[in-house]
Amino acid sequence: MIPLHILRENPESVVSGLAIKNFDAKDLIARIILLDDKRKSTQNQMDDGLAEANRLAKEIGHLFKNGETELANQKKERTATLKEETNQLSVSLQQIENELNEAIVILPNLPHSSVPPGRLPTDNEIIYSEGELPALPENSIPHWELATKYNIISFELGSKVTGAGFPFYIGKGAKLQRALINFFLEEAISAGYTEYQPPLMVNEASGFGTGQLPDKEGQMYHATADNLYLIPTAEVPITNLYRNTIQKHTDLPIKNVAYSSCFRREAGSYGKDVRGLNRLHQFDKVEIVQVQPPQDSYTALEEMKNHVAGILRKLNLPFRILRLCGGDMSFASALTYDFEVYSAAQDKWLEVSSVSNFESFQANRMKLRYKDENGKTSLAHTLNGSALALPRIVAALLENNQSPEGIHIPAALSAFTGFDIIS
RNA sequence: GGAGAGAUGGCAGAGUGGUCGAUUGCGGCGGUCUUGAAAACCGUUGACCUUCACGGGUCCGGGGGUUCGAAUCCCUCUCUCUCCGCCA
Repeated sequence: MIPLHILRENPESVVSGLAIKNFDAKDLIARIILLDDKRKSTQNQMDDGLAEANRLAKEIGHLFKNGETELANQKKERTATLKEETNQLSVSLQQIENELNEAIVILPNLPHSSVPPGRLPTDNEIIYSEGELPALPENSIPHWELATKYNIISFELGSKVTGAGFPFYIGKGAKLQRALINFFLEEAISAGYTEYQPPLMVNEASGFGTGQLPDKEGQMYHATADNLYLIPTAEVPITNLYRNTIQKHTDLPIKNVAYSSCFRREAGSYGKDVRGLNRLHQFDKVEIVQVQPPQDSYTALEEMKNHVAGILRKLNLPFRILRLCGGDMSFASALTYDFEVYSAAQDKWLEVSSVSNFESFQANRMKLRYKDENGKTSLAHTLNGSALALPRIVAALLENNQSPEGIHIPAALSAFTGFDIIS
């Protein structure tokens, strides 16, 4: 949610900012300002009425106490009409506020000044790349075939028991999952993050707080009997920990890490993008989340970017970092870096991490504030990033490290798996 | 799932229809005293909307109702605790 005062003070720059995200905000902002004017004048009227009613109620109390019943009853008549008026005003105020809120909530976040314009993934800016693209042996195969060959992942059994996109991991495949989770968690913990193990379901208010609702309603699994949503990422519970709070400046920065399963309906996905581990309905991810005072949030974003790069380096995976263009960024983000690793057998780059600064967008939705050194209360900034999502890392590890003897496990991981080859 | 009790400011905890946004204690902040600190004493200390300001309004778990007037009475939802049942 973009703070209202920004829309009021500088509507033109909001319009041009959102144009970078290919969002035409002109009419909507005009409407929001109009509604806000209406809100103010209605509230002023109502407040005047309430002020008079409060005064009268006190007077009536005194009159009754002094036995001046007749005069008191006279005054009561006035309160009746006042009540009628203020009730009506409060109903229309409620309506106006709802309309205003519905309008303001559909505005995406403003992009950072460094965000390039564009609509397509090809408009993203490659800002860094590292590592040699592996030269694979002649008869190398994609990960979904390796999975069957070594019996470490079964997509068929997953389809049978649940449905497409819910694989089983078996034997060394399962252990590889556990090892990656532990490796990622330990990396984050030694970088100063506190580990949380979150609930896998959240309520509606939490879905709204991080921006999944109402924007991505159809992308989450919804347990309707209890009105709970399966989390699409640990970002949702971990950021909502701070919904409706005022942090002391001495409590910032907050740096949390959480492992969780993630659930995504992925409605509308199809074709070879969903082959094997490329796109799943349930997958595992280690997520890092930070809450920062505004002046430090971009330094924190760089730090998170370096953290993710460090992990990929230890896994020996060739990767590149993209600065997402306006059209490819998420609704809530101000600046997003995507990490892609090279999958040799598929000959393509796979997105394995997305690191974003949301500035005050999520904080404003969930009323996450902090008190600075001078006691002034203002919105904090929130950030998060995957560090990392497992499936495509597994895909790249399997494909890039295949050999006639089997699949070699990078040294940094074999400490966690207890084996260094899958054969 | 059944029965009962409860939810008040950062925390603890008063307040059961009328100057209550709320007594008090702790904590926080500022000051006096001190070389400094502690103690003691004095002062100060919630959020939100609105206003240039003075001021006005809203908030005692959420929502609704009764009343001229609600933290206080009624309904409802959520959550917490105790007991019973079931259970990893």
